[in-house]
Amino acid sequence: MTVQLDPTDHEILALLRQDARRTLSDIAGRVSLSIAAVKRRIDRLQESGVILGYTVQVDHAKLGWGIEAFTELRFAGTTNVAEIVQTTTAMPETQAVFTIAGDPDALIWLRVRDLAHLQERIDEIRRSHRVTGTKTLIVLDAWSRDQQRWPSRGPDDNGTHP
Amino acid sequence: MTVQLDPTDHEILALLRQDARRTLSDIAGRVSLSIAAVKRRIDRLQESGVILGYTVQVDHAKLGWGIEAFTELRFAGTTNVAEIVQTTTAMPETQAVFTIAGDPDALIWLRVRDLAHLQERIDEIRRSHRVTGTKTLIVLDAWSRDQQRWPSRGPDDNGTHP
DNA sequence: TATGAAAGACAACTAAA
DNA sequence: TTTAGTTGTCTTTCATA
Repeated sequence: MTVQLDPTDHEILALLRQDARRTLSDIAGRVSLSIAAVKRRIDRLQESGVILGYTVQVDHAKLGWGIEAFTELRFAGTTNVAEIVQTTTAMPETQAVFTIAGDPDALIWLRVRDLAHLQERIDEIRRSHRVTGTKTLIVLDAWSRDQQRWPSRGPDDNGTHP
Repeated sequence: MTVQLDPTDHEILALLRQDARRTLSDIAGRVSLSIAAVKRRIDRLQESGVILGYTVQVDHAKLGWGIEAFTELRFAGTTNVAEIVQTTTAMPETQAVFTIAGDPDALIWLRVRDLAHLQERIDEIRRSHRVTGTKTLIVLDAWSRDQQRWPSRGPDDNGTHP
């Protein structure tokens, strides 16, 4: 079930995390292997499921979605959790949904244009399900370890990302 | 400061989110534009900072880091928040750090091998800073809207992901 | 099983019209 | 925007340790 990687595999993964569009020859040079060897390792990482895919990192603030928030949800005992997950993941404002052991029952990571927009979405979640309570955490700023390319905070940048 | 995109730009972004390694000709075919036009749009998205970079999606559970958690931090008023951000983002277990308006003061998204590992990290955070309280939410399962390639929950997969 | 080298296929880039 | 030519990358095959 878990996959064992050697240090070179980890090195390749780290390079791809920095920039998934590196060429094989670039990677090969950095890890001191041939292009063919690097390709085989990456293919193996994909086949074994360690690499799930490649994606683009978007600065949502630049698109006008400048507010990030986490909403904790508490449910009634009879709540259909799968249904809440389904409706919330379907919202374009939802970054991710986490079900939680204990209290709260779930955590929803939202990204919205403004606070009015945030309130709309929270109201919608509260109305459409057996939610007994919510608590929303509004993000002031965010940092990530892997994805170092998040925008540096310039004077005209409010710095709210993923 | 914010960038205006037309529907085609959004379409291209959505395609790159699904798979950042699509070729220009693949994208061009799907959005009914020439390769050159697609390249120009992507170049513009990069120059304008909408596209921050490209990264690989890794199934950390497959590497033995099967537990995800969120730890809420509360600080003393005199706390140096920048310092906490710095030390926590430096930990390999940290996925992301969010500073929060209100209570709690910060939210740390962690990924660890097991519960003992989680406790170690939380203890370390508590010890090394002016943290007045923590509350940790352990993730049972996670879903994401954008990154549809997270592992489907097979019989030998505990389904806990990024 | 993992590697390196090399040939052919493919995509990206450039420079025209 | 399209075309064509060039460059670079990817992919496959083969031989090796």
